[in-house]
Amino acid sequence: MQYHFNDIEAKWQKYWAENGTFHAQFPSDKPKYYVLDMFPYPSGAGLHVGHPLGYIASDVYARYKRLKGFNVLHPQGYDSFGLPAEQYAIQTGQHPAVTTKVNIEGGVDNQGNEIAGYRKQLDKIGFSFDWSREVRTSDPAYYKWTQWIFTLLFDSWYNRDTDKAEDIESLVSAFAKAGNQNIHAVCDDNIAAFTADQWNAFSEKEQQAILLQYRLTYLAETEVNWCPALGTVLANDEIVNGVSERGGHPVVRKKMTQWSMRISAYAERLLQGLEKIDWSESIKETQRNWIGKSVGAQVKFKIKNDVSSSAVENAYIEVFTTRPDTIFGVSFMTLAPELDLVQEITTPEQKAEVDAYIEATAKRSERERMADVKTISGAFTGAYAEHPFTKEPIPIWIGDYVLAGYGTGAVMAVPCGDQRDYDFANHFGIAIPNVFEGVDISEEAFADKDNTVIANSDFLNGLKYKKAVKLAIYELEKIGAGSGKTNYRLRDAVFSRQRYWGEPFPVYYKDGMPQMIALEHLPLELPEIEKYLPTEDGAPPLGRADVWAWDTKTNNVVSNDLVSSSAVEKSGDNGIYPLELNTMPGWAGSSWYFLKYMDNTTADGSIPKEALDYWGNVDLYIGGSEHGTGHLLYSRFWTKFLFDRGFITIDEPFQKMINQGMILGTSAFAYKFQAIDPDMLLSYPEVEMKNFFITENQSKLYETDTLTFFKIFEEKYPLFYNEIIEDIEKAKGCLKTFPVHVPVQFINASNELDIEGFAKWRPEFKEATFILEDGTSFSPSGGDVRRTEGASVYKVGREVEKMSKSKYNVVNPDDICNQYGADTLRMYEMFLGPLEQAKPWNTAGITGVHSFLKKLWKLYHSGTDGAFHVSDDAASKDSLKTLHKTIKKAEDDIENFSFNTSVSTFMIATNELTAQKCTSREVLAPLAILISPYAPHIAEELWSKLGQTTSISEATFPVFEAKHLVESSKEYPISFNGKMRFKLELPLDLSKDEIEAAVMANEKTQHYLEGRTPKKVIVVPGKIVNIVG
RNA sequence: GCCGAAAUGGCGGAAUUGGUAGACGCGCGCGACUCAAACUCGCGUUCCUUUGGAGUGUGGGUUCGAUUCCCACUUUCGGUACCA
Repeated sequence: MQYHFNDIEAKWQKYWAENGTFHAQFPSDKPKYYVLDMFPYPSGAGLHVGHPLGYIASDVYARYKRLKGFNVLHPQGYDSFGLPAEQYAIQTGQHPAVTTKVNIEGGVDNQGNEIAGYRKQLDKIGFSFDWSREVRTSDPAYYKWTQWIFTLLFDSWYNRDTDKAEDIESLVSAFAKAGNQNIHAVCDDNIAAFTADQWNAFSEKEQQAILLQYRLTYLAETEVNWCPALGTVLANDEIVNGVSERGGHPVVRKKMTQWSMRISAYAERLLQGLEKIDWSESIKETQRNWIGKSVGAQVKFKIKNDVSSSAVENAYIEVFTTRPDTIFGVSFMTLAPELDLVQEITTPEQKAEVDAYIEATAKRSERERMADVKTISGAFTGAYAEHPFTKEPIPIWIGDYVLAGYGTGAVMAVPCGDQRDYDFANHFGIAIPNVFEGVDISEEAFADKDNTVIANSDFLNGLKYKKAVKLAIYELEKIGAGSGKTNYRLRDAVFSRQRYWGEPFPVYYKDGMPQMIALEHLPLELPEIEKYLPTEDGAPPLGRADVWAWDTKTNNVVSNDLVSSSAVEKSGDNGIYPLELNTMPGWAGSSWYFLKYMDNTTADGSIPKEALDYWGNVDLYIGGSEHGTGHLLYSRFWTKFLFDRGFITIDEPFQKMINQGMILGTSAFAYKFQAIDPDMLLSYPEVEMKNFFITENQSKLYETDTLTFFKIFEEKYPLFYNEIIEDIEKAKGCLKTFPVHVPVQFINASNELDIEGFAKWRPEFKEATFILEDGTSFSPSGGDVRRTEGASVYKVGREVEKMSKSKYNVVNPDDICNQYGADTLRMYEMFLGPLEQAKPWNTAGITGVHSFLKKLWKLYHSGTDGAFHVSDDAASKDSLKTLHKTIKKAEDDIENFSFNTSVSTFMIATNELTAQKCTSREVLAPLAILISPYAPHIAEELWSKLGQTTSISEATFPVFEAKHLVESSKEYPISFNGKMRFKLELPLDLSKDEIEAAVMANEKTQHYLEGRTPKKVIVVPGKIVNIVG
């Protein structure tokens, strides 16, 4: 009987779906295990073979855990809001909800493109997902709760005293009782002090304005990339070389009022939490750097009125520094050009220069400013600050290497101790005072803290780094010019997007102040609009909605016309207010989705506490490391917040995480040989030179040995050859090879091109001439010599690139499933290489895994005419050894997520058992279980043929027994000076001395020693013998 | 620029704690089966100037012994705060 994988796979996929085989149980007596994949974004391009890599890995692990007796939750869903759907909507005029649905469920879009749909594609691969718990972020029933979490954040503040988020009501009552002076909150800087009496006397609007400075989500002015021509804000990766990717319009930095999340409140806990989760050290390090804790001092520098002519009085510049020990080395200050303070302090004489510089800076992206260390630029404001100790004037500059969003947006420049300050000072001719003892700073700054001894610094002289820092802070505090401070690089997260396809904010504006819509009136659904673009006056797309106002009396969305023009005044207030026009960012819905999977049984979509408590957090999370500082940080933030507010009992969402590497495409190239400029060929009047394809080798030959290359043309194209050969250099100047991407479907396992197929795909190459490997030529139009049997071939060149449509290297998993089966696809993806590494896909290699599955099938079908045959006879010693060796290795590998090596192990086991002619049930039944997480369909089929009536997923993972692997002797490698020369079989129970004696007595040892006496013999029993000398 | 990761035959990769470099698979070569092809099976396959020598991105170091540990560098990939 043949291995009919298509039938087998369809049969079992149907069985699993119909029987709910993989539905997680609740309640359950079993221990739980929660395996989750990072949320897929359902793009219109569909799945390529790179996408399922992580899903297969997590599926293998989930199935393994089931065999190990766990109640496994392994859900899947879609992060279905996002920019690509919106851009597709803008391009094609379709509602993103429609295209998103098609992308998930399949269908035909209005361009006539047939879309298979994510779900069908995933189903074909045979995942053990519990689809009954599917989640879509763009589903109002889901985003209702995203909106609710937002309102909860709005109604919360962070109390430093209890070190957690609390209900805003506790803050309000504290204010009413005692004002804000004894409140230790994470809040905006520079909040004015007020007493209880003052608070109680404030108007509601004033109170709301103050509370907004404490809330965990708040409105603030933030810098964005504004593209005036497109009337919208752009993401950094929508900007290429300072202009918009679409249309190439200029982009400037602009301030906008945006919703922000006070994630900075959680900086320390996000940092500490890393210690108790099992993630790769590298991604934890990425988050540590992102949070960027640094300990130092906040220092105030008074701005000198008498020196600058500015009108500012009693103004300070506050800086954060990690090196207060070098405070006597300050020779200038640098401010971020976009700070408001710059305008205030700049002297009239410097105004023109400063304004010009600010304008130039607005055109540069933040990333550009950080990355570019070569160009040094800045401008002098004309103003001076006063050194807190020496009272000397310090010139105040602006420079784009200082970013407004980091720290206070100002630095005290110590050129002798910081290279960027040093370069800046050098460039503008500013003094570089040396405050280090015995250090030469004539060439570069000295940043080594460990070897610092301070000099020229008054009371700090002679002190080392640590002591000097301590003393400097002490002295600063004494004169009221600063204090010790811990700073975090982590900035509050901007939460507004000027887009359509995202969650609407449950927010309306009364009297200009934001108000939340209560949970019972949610979800606030996205309004219909006719175009998904910003409005003409630059408002976000929701500004196009006519029905987008909130009636607080009926709690409904109503027409904008009803908003009273005098709504700001109490007298004309009809209770109808405008709604927020921004939407939430992509990370909103994905910051809590792992909780929603825990239950889908309630009518209102809430999650019962029992389910939250039972499932706890995700035990294993698999996804890409590119989410390191986005999704993975924001989810941790929301989890800690929901923990603080008592909704969940875990404060880390993902206990263990594995980051799978990207699967790259192997692009194929044909080399078009043609004139750089067709006109140049006129110098060869009798030659028509078009559409020649040469091979990769010939292309190389052309570069290195042009003469030999042209010999190819000598016989067949004498005219051309004669023309060319007259002046090789001239020919070389006008003829060149151009690599052309060839779709990988036209390439076989030996890199040979299906020329006819290629010419059919690109008809303009029908008449082209392909010079083959042996120099003969072929044209697909048939005008030339047909390729006959034994004729040469055209081999493409190959290069590894990102898998993408435009590179024609995309491989669709559906095609692989049809041709080889899902089990082969699953195994091959695992076999490719270590899960965590990036690796190229090459369909050619898949035959190895496929024939392994055929061999496995045969192992169970050794009867006449390939009939299923398994005996109840006792297994041979060898077969038991093979089995138990495989159990051990398979289990170790799976626990270490080393899936590629376990596939090899199965191959070795199958080869060995085939050679042993093993037919014993005792061996073949456990073997099927071992393989079932990887190749579940074939395993189920074999399992049922073995007479089982339940799914193999209900079986128990075989138990390893060491007794089958006991060895009595070892083939020792005998090395001389570390080089292995020969092997010697010796009993394992020999002592060190006995081994040495046996080795030295061996005649081969004497041969390799060539008469020398060994200086030393290293014997490691059970491992190796090394003879030195 | 900064942060993180990777580099081993023609290719994907293996070597779990410093102990036989190249498991397993692809490709390639030879052979069997076949009228023939495909499939399948068997054998071989790191390189070289082959009684031997070299070899895990480059250059150094530690060690009896280094793909593995240390130092310096090169290249490629990911992230860099509005792609997801």
